Amino acid sequence: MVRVTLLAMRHWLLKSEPAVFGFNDLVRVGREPWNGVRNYQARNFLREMRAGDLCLFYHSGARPTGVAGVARVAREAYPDDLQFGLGGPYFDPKSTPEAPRWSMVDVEPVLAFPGVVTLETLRTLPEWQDSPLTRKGTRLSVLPVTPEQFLAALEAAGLSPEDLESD
DNA sequence: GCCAACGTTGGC
DNA sequence: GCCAACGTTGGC
Repeated sequence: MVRVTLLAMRHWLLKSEPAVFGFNDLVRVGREPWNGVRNYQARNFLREMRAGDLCLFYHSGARPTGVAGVARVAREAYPDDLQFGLGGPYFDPKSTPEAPRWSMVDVEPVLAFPGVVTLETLRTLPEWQDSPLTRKGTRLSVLPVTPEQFLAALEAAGLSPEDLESD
């Protein structure tokens, strides 16, 4: 039994376009490297993640936009292999295997929300008034979430922390 | 070190 | 498809 202790870990929000890779895709594959992050602030957050940290899986560029489920960090930061993919969209000529510039983590699905908790809903929650997500003009694709924000999102989905516990 | 140009993100 | 906001690049 894994007891989820919300205060003992950090929480995050990961954005993804469901037309490219949605929460259902994560459920289907079981585990996925979170690669392709090419923003330094987002990269630094990836590097702060610890195994077991819980992440809100956010659908951007979707109808509606919002949180579709909860994922868990399965492997802590390691070099993003796409930065060495010559000719690929995430190739970085300034990066070397000796000094990799970009990192990725592995994530796995924990729980799909019964319905998407929309951005519109999040904006109504007191806990979410001060977040890079709801602040205008912020485009961070990886951002920290407070335990209160995480809990509020869970509750808005009609769930409780007990729903995250697994054997 | 400044800053204009450009590319990207992401809501609508 | 539009466009506001932002990060990055590169000339100087």
